[in-house]
Order: sequence, then C-alpha cells, then structure tokens
Amino acid sequence: MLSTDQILEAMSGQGLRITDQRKTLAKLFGENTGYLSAKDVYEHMGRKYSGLSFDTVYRNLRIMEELGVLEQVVFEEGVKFKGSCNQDHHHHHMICLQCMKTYPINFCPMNLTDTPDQFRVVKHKFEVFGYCKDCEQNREEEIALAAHGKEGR
Amino acid sequence: MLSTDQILEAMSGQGLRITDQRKTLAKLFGENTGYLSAKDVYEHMGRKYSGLSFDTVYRNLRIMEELGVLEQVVFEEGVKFKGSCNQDHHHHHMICLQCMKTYPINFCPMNLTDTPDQFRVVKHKFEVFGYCKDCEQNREEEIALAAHGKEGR
DNA sequence: TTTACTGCAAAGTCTTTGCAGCAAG
DNA sequence: CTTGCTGCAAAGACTTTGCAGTAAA
Repeated sequence: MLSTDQILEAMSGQGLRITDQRKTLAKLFGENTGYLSAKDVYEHMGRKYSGLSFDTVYRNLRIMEELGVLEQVVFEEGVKFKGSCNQDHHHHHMICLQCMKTYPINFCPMNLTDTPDQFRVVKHKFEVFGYCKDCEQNREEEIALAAHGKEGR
Repeated sequence: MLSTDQILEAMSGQGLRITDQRKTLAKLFGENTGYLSAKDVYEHMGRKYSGLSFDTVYRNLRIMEELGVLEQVVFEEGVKFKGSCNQDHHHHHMICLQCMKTYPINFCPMNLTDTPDQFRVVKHKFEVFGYCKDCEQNREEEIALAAHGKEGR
C-alpha cells in the first residue's frame, strides 16, 4: 500500500497541484485499505468541505487512477477505488463484504491452473469475499440483539 | 449450459409467456457460450424485430436473470449476460477477450487457499482472461496483414 | 503571474418505470 | 377473455464535460 505521502509525492511529481482537497483524498486512501465508491469518498470529504461538488471528486479519482496511485475495481454494486498496492509481489485479495477492507492472499492459483495451449492467457482475477473478524463480530452482536428483541414482543 | 428448450421450459414453467422475442432470446443464449451486453442482444434482435425497444430487452434480460436461466457478470466494460451453467459441478471460466466465449476450468483454487479463521469466506471469483484459438488466429492474420500493408508503402 | 483546480450547470450513458394497447394462453 | 408483454416516453442513477472564477506554485 502507498502511504499518504507517497501518494502526494507521486502527484506533485507529475506537476499536479496539491490542494487541500487532494491532501484529504491522499490521506483517505493512504490510511485505509478498503474499497470506496465515489459516493463514499464524496460523503467522507463532504464533512470537511461544505461546498464540495461531485464532479471534482470524480475528476480527482480519475486523475489519481490514471496516475496509478489508485486502483479501480468494478463490483456488482458499482465502481470502487482503493490505494494501489505496491507492485513488488503479485498477490490477490480477500475482501470484506461489510467494510470492504482488503487482506492479501500470497497464493496465486494461476501456476496450478491447467490452461490448454489453445488459449493464450493474458490476465486473471482471483478474489475471495467474506466477512473479516471485526465485521463478523458486529454481525453476531446484531443477530443476538435481534433475537433478543423478538423475545421481548 | 442450458439448451434453448430448457430455457423456454423454465420460463413457461414459471407462468411466463413465450413470445416470439423470448424465443429468439432463448435461442441466442442456448446456442452461444459467450457473454453478451444488453446492446449486443439488442443489436442481434434488432435484425429480426424492426420496432424493437431497448427497454423490453432490458426487461427480458432481467426477468431471465432473476429466473436463473441467465447469469449476469460485471466486467470493466459493463454488465454482460450468458446462459446459466448447469450447477451440477462447481467450476470456473476462461473467457476470451475478443469473442467473450467461455471455456470451463475444472479446478477450484479455493480448496488450496489458506484462509485465516479470522475471515469467514462467503464466495470467491476466479476468472482467466485471454484469447481463444480462433480469435488468436484472426489476430495473427490481422497483424500479418498490417505488416504486409506497411511494406507496400 | 501563470496555469491548474474547483464548483456550477448541463449533457451523456446506461438502465428502469408508468402507461395504454396488444397478444399469449 | 384475462393477464402478462410490448413499445413509447419519461425519469433515474451515475459519470463526464465546458466554462469562468479562484488558488497553487
């Protein structure tokens, strides 16, 4: 994962200007391993910048993605962004369906996959979805609460 | 893969009416292993039905997906559909980036993946992208043609 | 000072929905 | 003949773009 400063350095290194808004963006993605939608980002930023416009958020997300400091992934629920992984070592991700945080998987199935000569492989995708420790715990508490609530009626 | 007739039977079994348009849709997905976008489907259908409207195509794709005869997958380029695989045996796919046809992979990396107890796995995705035999051949021919064209100048 | 960034408004793409006439069963 | 299907038009969600004022370097 790139740090907040690494993101900002990459941006200013490309002649981009470091505005307050971009600092907040860099911090958001530098300190968070989860995937965020444009709306998530807008809402996070909105707290700090009252007159914030959606299009600027989109513009900055796109710029950062093109620069390579953000990764864009398409999920069923739509497009989401997260800070780029350092490309040092190839790896895959476990993704929490609740908080959208990611955890690395240092195993690549591609080596073990039997691909016929007939098919020229270009890329692959391996993603594991589930619930991380924290979210699982919250879920259990909610279920317990709901069950308790029912009893009360 | 479901056959054209299996698709139609599933639909009429649910009380859906078998219109001409739906017959064509069933045939399209029954005879084709590739992923198709709503636009692809619209264009295929448009040849036969001049007054075809986009919204009916969307409506039918959605109905068929909810019924389970179609599978919907989100790619970078957008949402695409294909006929459902028979759910008999779990498998993954190799997908041709050119023609979007799919080829089964009877290997599932999930068994070999080391998932910590911390993380409760719910689902996973493993997809291999590349070029199938036919498309690879066409590509090579195009490259050869292009090179030949250059020589001529 | 210069050039890039921002917010506003508007447009563009893809998808869904309400309605009235039409057709499958 | 009854209920669901279709095309039309319109709206909705998400994303992009042109413009003029503002601010970073």
